[in-house]
Amino acid sequence: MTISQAVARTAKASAAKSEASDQNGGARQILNATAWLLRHRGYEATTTRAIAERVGIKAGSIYHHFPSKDTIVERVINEGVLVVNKAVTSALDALPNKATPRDRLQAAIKAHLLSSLEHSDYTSASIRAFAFLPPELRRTCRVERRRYEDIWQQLMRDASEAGYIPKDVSLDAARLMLLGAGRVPIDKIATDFAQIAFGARRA
Amino acid sequence: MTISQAVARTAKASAAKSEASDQNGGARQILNATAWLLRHRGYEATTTRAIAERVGIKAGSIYHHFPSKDTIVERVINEGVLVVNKAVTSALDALPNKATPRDRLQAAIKAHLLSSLEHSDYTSASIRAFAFLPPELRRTCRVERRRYEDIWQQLMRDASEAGYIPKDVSLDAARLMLLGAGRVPIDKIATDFAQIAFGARRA
DNA sequence: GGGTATACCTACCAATCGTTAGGGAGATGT
DNA sequence: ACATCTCCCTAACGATTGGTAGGTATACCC
Repeated sequence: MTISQAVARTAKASAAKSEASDQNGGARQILNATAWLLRHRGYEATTTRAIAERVGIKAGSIYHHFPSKDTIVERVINEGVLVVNKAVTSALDALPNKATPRDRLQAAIKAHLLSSLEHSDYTSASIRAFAFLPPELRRTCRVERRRYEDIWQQLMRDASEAGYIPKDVSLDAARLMLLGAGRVPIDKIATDFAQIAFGARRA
Repeated sequence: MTISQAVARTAKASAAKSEASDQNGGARQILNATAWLLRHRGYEATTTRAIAERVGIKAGSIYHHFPSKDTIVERVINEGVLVVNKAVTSALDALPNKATPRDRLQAAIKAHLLSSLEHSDYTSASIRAFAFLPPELRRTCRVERRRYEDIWQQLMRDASEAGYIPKDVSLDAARLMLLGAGRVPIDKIATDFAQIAFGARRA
């Protein structure tokens, strides 16, 4: 070990002890670096060596904290939707009982976007990189994702039944607007999109 | 050369001669395969060998048609926005002179989405894969992209000045809603988003 | 101070990446 | 018939990928 490495290590160790001890573990730094790379460079460009460089270690050292690259990616993606999920559900829970479906939808939108911005690397990673994950990894990540999407589906359905969204507009179009991605079903979605953004609306 | 390869080649040659001769050249097949891969698997997963396999040739043969992988990717991405650009501008040109900014915006939305669906591989590629392109390639592709984004900026500005969009809503938020991606500026965008989708609106 | 973990290192592995060199087979023009 | 052009092939190259093996230095417990 070189002298500079030793200095860096002891400095980091003492810093970790003096301040928040739960937040800056070696594993967390790796997750942060991976989240940033997934967001800005994509899955395949998120190499173990690129992760290591951002953390300030060597690639091989990653495997002391995680068994594989995909394990790290999976945790980042899932944390991304999990944190937004929590933000939205707790925002909805904080609403008074007499809140209308529209109030709930608006609160959910706000919570979703604010949380997305706060934990932007993790959340952006789960939105932007998800579509390009290797099929197997995408399947495992889809579980947590579905759990979140279901919240919106229910929200949209309530708003639709209350008359806030035109009956003939597919709810998928509206959901797509916010969450992005997803498979494209029909070209009906085009007119739906226009109607949601600028079309007639009652109440 | 094996017998089956020879058969396939002569069959393809005669087919190309009998039907449309300009559409199914070897180069076009490579572009199609690249577009599909960029859309569904992302940039890094779009390997020369994967492209070749979809076309039915070997990786090395690609270099008879294109000088490099990035040349192919660039053409696909640029064709993706070019085709939508044309669709939107011609839809706008077809509008009567007395069309309101709102009419124009709605027509543009429709043209954008319909065209996106028709040439979905190329367009989706340019939207979904763009963010993860290598920095240098992204720079060259940004030119054509900007040209298209400017159309929307003007469209939005006209609609805003005519009062269709609340004054205090950033136009970037609205544009993001349709075109996706882009860097995230402030958290004001969150409330803007909510307001666009469900907020007050006049006219 | 000895022993056990922890956290990192170097050095390598097989696989895969984009790309190139050189050759073979069919079509075309003369 | 011969040369030429087009299109594709095989075989390899250097670089880079995810991952492994084995060693080293620090920190903490007894």
